[in-house]
Amino acid sequence: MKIATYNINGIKARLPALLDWLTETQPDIALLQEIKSVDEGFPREQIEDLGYSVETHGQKGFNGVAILSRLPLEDVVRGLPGDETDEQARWIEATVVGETAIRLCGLYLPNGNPAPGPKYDYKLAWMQRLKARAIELLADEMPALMAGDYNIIPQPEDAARADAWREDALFRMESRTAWRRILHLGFTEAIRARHPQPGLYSFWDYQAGAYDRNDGIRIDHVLMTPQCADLMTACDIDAEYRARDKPSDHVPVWVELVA
DNA sequence: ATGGCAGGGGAGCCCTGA
Repeated sequence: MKIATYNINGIKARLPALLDWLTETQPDIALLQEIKSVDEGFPREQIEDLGYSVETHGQKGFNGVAILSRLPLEDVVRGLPGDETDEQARWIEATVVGETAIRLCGLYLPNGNPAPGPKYDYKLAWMQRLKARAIELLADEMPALMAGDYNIIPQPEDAARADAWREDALFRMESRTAWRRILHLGFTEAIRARHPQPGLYSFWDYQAGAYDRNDGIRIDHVLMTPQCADLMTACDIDAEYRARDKPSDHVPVWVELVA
């Protein structure tokens, strides 16, 4: 089973690129972020025509996440628990039923800039709620993964110019500490585990020729519980999609599981 | 972080993102 995460930066602008990627790489599951659409506005028909069911958790203008699946989904839950007042659409989960049932969590973690400030406080608070949900997933002892745009550069080797990001919300020490507190509960980060070399990126800014200069950062991650990590046979980053026509500023990251 | 950005909303330009 191939499971991918992809921040598409707007479904309306990205539909042709998304359809090309689905057709060419054939993921069984795609966890999408930044759909920037309400549920009713999501162009589900053309995606369904490729054999996917579509579950969205959208909002107007910004944010929004979705799950595309070629296998049956059950128990879809929208929204990260822990704050009834949080109206931002950044979390969706479901169980995919193949040979093995796997709990899938798609997330769009807040950017947090400028830091410090209220947006940064929201990011750190959101990560606290993510940690609470992560503890539950581990306790359930069923294979589970949390994949998406974490807006976290875990280590200096995950940025072409780490020094330039030192005070940024994506790389500040408090952000990385919060990341490690989740990771070290017992998760395996797929790319780090299998491709530990520096210089692998999942995002390049649209500005200043960042992609041409390979001035990237790695901020899209797949975290797996032990029961899920045991199923992984491969993972990679579809970096070449950043060079396509009208690309997202992110590229897909995927894992292959025996499931 | 920037060399010259992109998307959405909505109708002139501001907000947001990374």
